[in-house]
Amino acid sequence: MSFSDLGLSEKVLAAVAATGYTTPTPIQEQAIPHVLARKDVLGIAQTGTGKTAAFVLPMLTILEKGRARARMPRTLILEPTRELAAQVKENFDRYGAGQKLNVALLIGGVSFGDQDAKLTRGVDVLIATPGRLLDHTERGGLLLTGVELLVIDEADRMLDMGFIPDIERVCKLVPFTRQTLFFTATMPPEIRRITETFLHNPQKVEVSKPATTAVTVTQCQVPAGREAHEKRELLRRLLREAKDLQNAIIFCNRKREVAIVHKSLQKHGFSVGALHGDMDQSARTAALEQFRKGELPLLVASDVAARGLDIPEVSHVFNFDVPHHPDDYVHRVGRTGRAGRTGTAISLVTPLDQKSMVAIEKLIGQSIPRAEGDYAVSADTGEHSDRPRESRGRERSRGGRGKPQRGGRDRERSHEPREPRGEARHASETTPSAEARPAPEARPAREPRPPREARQSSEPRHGARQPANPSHVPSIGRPEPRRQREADSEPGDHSHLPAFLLRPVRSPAGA
DNA sequence: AAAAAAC
Repeated sequence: MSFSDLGLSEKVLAAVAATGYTTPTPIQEQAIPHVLARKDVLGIAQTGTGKTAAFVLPMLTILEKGRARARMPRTLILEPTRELAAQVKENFDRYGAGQKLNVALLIGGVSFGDQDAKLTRGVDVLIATPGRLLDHTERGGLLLTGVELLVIDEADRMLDMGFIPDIERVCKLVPFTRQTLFFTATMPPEIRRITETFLHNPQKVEVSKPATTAVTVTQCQVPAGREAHEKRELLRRLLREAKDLQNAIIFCNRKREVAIVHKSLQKHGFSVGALHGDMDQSARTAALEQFRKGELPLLVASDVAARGLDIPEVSHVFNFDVPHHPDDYVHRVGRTGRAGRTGTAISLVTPLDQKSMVAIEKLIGQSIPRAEGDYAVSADTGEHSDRPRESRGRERSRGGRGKPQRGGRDRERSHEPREPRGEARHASETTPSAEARPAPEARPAREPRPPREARQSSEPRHGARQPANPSHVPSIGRPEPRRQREADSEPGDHSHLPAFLLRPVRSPAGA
């Protein structure tokens, strides 16, 4: 099967060929003919399956005929986050380079006037997040009565984020006769309900990836102290000692924590950016762009970066916080080990996170071994006392997550004196000095990766659930007396860091 | 236990 069998126009085929793709992914193969036949499509597909091109390519073919009128876009694509919307626009720019197409991006955090001017000129493709889109319609600068094709992307995530009422409003503004493409990764009851009202006789296209992590990803958990400064210290150590680290995303559960960890790593000399929803849009875009280009090897992020964002070739994912919902673990870890490449996912696990880890192991159907090292329970033997774990369960239900929760304030722990904000404890908050450490298997990080047996070759795509191979568990240094680690380098001394992880002299301010 | 999205 090749792209030329799907009914796409010559121009689009040429654009696809120019990017080097030759074979459509399953979702593309199934969805594109239906889209071109102007059918409604219900696509059940995770990110990373080629879903975006599955609607972008046929839309480009459809849009070759006809022209846009002022303030009346011909097609509309709804995305849950600004970054995803921007990414879809990049797809139109890439594959639509050969045609005169007006593509507008309506997202928050950027100039309203520029967007309005663009709408006035007439757009073929409007890509939007719900808030800004409705803002434009309410001000009268935008008419949705000319929309021939509506795409609702990442619908289940929109549900999680409380966007469904907005989506329903938008659906009342577009013509009843439009074509609708609806994509979701899961089918909770609320999503099933809205597909029945939004879609007319939809063609169902399902390419559900298993609720599991890629077999090429080496996963491990590192026991961590429950205090945040202990975790930051452990993170620095893990970063220094990580094997084959090219670039990494460090996930935190809270935006505040993202900011703190980012600042802390910067202070300790790491070249690191940050990404979360409270940053202003230019900082978000800049951080993502620098990370993509490789200018920043490290990115501290909230779950805004967990799903959908196209960040190629991440070698490591760190869960600074264990996610509370197992699905989020799968999405985070899915940032590495893509397209059959190897990757490493390391989770810092406090005693409070044990329950979450059990739920994660149950969902992915494998136990996640503990890393060896002085934080491990059984460091000497390398045996993992708690495996194999019973791990057959596989329910994908996200029951109870349907309603957005608002107003949850962070609770401060009060039984102990607070650590001063922003890392004022360097003298006692420690990491091992370079000399004290046994310079373990820390290769220079740019060195090519050692060959790994091609484990993925004969694996079934679905439900690969063999336990992780203990021989691939990264060793986190050798056990050493806790005392020794008290003598950390000063925050200013970065001589022990791999050069590419170092902050450049004229460092771009992060968040 | 959170994050995300409009001004």
